Amino acid sequence: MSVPSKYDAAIVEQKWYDYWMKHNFFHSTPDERIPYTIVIPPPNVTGILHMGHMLNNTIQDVLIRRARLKGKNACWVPGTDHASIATEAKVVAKLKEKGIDKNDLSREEFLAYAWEWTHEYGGVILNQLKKLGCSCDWDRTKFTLDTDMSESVISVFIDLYNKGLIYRGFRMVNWDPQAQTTLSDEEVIYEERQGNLYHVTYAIQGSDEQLTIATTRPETILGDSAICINPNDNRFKHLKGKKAIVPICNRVVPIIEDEYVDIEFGTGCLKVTPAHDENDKILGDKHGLEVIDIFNPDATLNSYGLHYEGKDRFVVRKEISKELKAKGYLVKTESHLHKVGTSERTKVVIEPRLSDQWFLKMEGLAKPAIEAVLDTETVKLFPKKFNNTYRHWMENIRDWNISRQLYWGQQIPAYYFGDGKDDFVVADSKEAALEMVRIKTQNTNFKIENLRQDTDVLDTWFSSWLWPISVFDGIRNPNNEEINYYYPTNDLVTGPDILFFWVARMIVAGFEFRDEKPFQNVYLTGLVRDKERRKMSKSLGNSPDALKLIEDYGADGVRVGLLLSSAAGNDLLFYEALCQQGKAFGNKIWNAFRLIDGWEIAEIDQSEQAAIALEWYGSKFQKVLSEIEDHFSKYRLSDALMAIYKLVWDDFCSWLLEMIKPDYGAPIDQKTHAAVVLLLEENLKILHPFMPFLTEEIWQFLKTRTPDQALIVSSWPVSASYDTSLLEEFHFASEVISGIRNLRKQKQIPFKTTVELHVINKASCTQKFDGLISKLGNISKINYTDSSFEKAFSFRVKSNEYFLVADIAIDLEAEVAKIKEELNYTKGFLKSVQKKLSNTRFVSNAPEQVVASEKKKEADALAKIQTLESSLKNLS
RNA sequence: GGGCGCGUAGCUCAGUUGGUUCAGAGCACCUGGUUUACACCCAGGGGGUCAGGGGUUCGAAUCCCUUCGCGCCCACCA
Repeated sequence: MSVPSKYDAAIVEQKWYDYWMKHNFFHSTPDERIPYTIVIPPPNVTGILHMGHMLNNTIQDVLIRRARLKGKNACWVPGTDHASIATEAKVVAKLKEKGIDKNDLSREEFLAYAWEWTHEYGGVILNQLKKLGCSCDWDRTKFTLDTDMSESVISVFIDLYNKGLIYRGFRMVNWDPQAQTTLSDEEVIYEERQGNLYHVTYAIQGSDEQLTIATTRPETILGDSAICINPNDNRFKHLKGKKAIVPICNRVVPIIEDEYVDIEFGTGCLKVTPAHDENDKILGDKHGLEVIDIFNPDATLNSYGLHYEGKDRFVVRKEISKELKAKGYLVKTESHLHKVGTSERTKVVIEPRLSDQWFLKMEGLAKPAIEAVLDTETVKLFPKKFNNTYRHWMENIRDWNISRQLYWGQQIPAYYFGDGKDDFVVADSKEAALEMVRIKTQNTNFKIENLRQDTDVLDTWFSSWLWPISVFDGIRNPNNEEINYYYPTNDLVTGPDILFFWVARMIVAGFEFRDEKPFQNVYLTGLVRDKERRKMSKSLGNSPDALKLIEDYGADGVRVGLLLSSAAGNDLLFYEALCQQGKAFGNKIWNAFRLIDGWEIAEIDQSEQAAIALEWYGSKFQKVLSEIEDHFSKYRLSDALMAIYKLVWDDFCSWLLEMIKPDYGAPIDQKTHAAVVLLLEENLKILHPFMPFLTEEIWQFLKTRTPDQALIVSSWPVSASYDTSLLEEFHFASEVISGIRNLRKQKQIPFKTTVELHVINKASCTQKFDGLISKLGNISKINYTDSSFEKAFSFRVKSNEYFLVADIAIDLEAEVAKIKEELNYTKGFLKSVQKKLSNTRFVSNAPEQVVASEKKKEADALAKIQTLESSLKNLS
């Protein structure tokens, strides 16, 4: 097959993905090898690929492909999340378009629509991941609402209930009036909003006196059941024991005293509305106040709202403030900046609401999870700075509200048999519940049709916290081969925004249900932002089309673009030029391959130069390989990629290939060719995790291989020691070559003009690289000499002096000026070094090696000055 | 209000325990170069008071204090 001159990513990528799939290279089953496991953070089943997914999954694919090359049994489990509130909201919206109201549907009817939707859009995102090159074990694809997954969730609920950790409580919870469900504390986002502080006057019963309270929510005065003052506040001493009259509804409420009230804030008087504020609820409980709920579930006012009944809370806020003002109750309105809780999903303002919900006690469960991260480091977070955030949350953890007033999710397995507070049982089926009820009530005739299952479903995170266990069926079947083999998993890659939602809870679940961490390392990616640091969002329209990017730059190009500048935990400022850089890198490698592939091979002897060049690159490769290993061990993927980028581009292409390149039209010797192909293959291996498609394409071109010799399942290069002095010698030689090129440019000596080079070898360098210097500098001859040349351009490397002899007029003055400048600089440098060395405190306090290095600097400078001065003498 | 983190070249960032791989990388920029793998390229180059100030030290981008600016997380001040 001939090698095309242009690399066509679209064709190549499809070809190799199909090939890998066909040969089952992504599939894993337990065997004698060491497992390496990643479970994907399951994207929302109806979601589409965005930049965050691209980054996240590229990182996972890099890790999994590298592990595979390292001989591990690599298993990446993919799947999707049912995302109860998000998906349900989408389905409700879609039904609305069709003119169907969710409230008109039965649970079963609604779920039928939801499943239809899921089947239509579900998994789209997984196919998009394939385009990215993700080497997931697709046979293992899981969905959090799969029967087995749901069974695990239910069994965990029952277990925790039986342990006394799950309870039902009437509490103040976060209510989302749009989705009409409760939310956990973590799902509430506090946003700073400009609001008003309304000063409202209440009359005192049986007197002409008044008092003024300050509130941000005047609409809730209709639910007031007390006024509270601070007992230490002398201004209000006379009000003790009296009663106040709530404006508009004219309710008579007690004036209570509590030190909770901040004397400094507002007017020092607080209205107490136990139904609509968590603190007021606490005050209410303490002082035995009435709870008056004035809202409907959609946050319109109910009959307590009097003439505002049926109107939305924000409409009422405006209208009631007008009415209060008209009637003289509103004495002042001042602007007030405060934090407002909003729903993470629907963005609407959260309403604190009292209702019956299910809670999970977290404090005890959190203990082993705290230890594992902070004490024993059984689980490591990357970057480590997230340990603090984790600690703070875990040590102040609150009970988790796990019930949601939705249909889309696992229905809570609690069955009610009466109207009493405790008239329910928790069981995994209605039949089992019936048995329990009959025993509990000692009524053997209790009828199954009189059992009512709780209508709530569980929080989505209550299923995803089991993900690393349940994908291997480790809850239902705790001793199965797979869970024992793959669990605990190795790395988890996700965003810090779900550190609490998901990561922390998985660690909790791991220890509770497996007595073992769920994963070893957590790589927390940054957020993908645009160049102006704004979050990528649909509404801003700044989020590029992920698939379009892949089309334009190839998956490899996009992967490299994303990874080039995304250190763990750092936000990634994305712009398309990054992908262009990735694509250009691919182009570079492709052409390097074409060069090598295009050489005519002949049975001739290997040149000494080629042998040295190859030897050097062998050492260079090993040096960089060890750096790469180090970067990977610290999850510094960007640094690892950059190291490879420079190795391939600079060292392999710009140096090695130029050094071994035969003259135009001439053939290359077999030995060099074989060696360079081998080196190219080593490059491809370390590059494969980042650019899987391009590397596989070149790999397969290089040799005719059987499928089991595919690059994806080849082996990572073996680390070996390397010759550091050889690398140093090369470095010196490269500076000589740069010196020659620099002079050529400055003096406009065309590269094609051959020149002679004369060297005063004061630094006594080896002449090992002279042949390569000649080749890359187009030097006809290198002469070693003791004396300077007048009719030549010169430059110096360390204390060596080089003269370029060409048939071109020399500007003597310019040469002298250049040397004088260099001399000046070096003398200044020497002075500073000698000053340091003459400081007795430096010499006596600094470590030996530091002093020694300063002395070497001094010697080098002296040698260089000598060189410069003798040149100057010769020229003048 | 509490906690954490950051400020190094035009941009994005490296810089381990203070000292030769300490002022670096990639991109961008400037100059020159195209029959000979690649202009998605080659070669060369300029550019930073390491946010400001003070301190410790023989020596500070690195440690301490302080000012300014930015980001994130948590928290019930109506």
